[in-house]
Amino acid sequence: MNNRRFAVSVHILILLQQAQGSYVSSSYLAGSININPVLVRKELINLRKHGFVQAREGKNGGAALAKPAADIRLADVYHAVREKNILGENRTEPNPKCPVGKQINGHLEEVYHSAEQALVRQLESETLASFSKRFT
Amino acid sequence: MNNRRFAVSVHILILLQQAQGSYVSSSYLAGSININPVLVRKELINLRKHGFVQAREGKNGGAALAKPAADIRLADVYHAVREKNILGENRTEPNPKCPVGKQINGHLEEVYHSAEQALVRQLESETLASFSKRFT
DNA sequence: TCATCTGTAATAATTGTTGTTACAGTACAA
DNA sequence: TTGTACTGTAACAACAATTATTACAGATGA
Repeated sequence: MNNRRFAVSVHILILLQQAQGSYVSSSYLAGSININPVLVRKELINLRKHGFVQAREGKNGGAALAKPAADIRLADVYHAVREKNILGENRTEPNPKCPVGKQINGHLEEVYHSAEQALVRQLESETLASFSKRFT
Repeated sequence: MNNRRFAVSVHILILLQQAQGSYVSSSYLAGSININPVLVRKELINLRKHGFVQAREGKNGGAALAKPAADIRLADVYHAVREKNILGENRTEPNPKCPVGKQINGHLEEVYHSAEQALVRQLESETLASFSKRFT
């Protein structure tokens, strides 16, 4: 990720879902999340790129959901903010002269992949609609 | 985590497993992993705390596995390096005056928990022994 | 008693993340 | 047609987290 982005994105989407189609400004969103509006706008651009939200510029502009909350799974949001495997990209180059070092990243990658798959499958079970029902 | 620690710990354990009980120095381990020996020693201290390895000080000292590789699951290693939920600790305080902000961390935590559970269950299926079979 | 190792602290360097400022461009509304 | 309230975006500053480095006391074996 970075992981924070997942929380921010979900937070944004929940707020938009509650706005029921009316356009919400990045400052308002930022106020609820308690982060900088520019970060929100960046996140919105990403969410838009993935088809979750639409934006309107200019006065009374803002963002709104682009599709029904029932059609947005938390797993989809996860994919939208995912940058690398959650268990960690292998940033270092282990020693290629060592038989273990030479192979380990490849083997770890397989483990990482299946572990992340399991996590994603779990996130597939919850949609923005079902998740937002928790908010009373 | 931080995620890197998981890879480092697994790497260490694989090397120790291959050493078949003989003691391996932190410099040697660091050389294969290609990181600083002090980091390795810190990681070894953690692995020891969790009962995976034993250490011997002084000349010809080093580390060795403290239990059979078959009794160490990757999930156990994960727990040993885990610091917070992998999907992210909610570092920021959302606006408590916002009905969504006030509740979201609690609700996210539940989602995070079940997602991580799924990931861990997957890691339970692989032991250090089975994983090390991949190395030829 | 020397050499080699761990354990540990303190601190520096590096990288990653988040916040801030600034401003061009869009759209509405008076 | 001009002011106001927004987005989109870049550039950069501040801060946090991670990793590396240096240093050294203490253990152990030869």
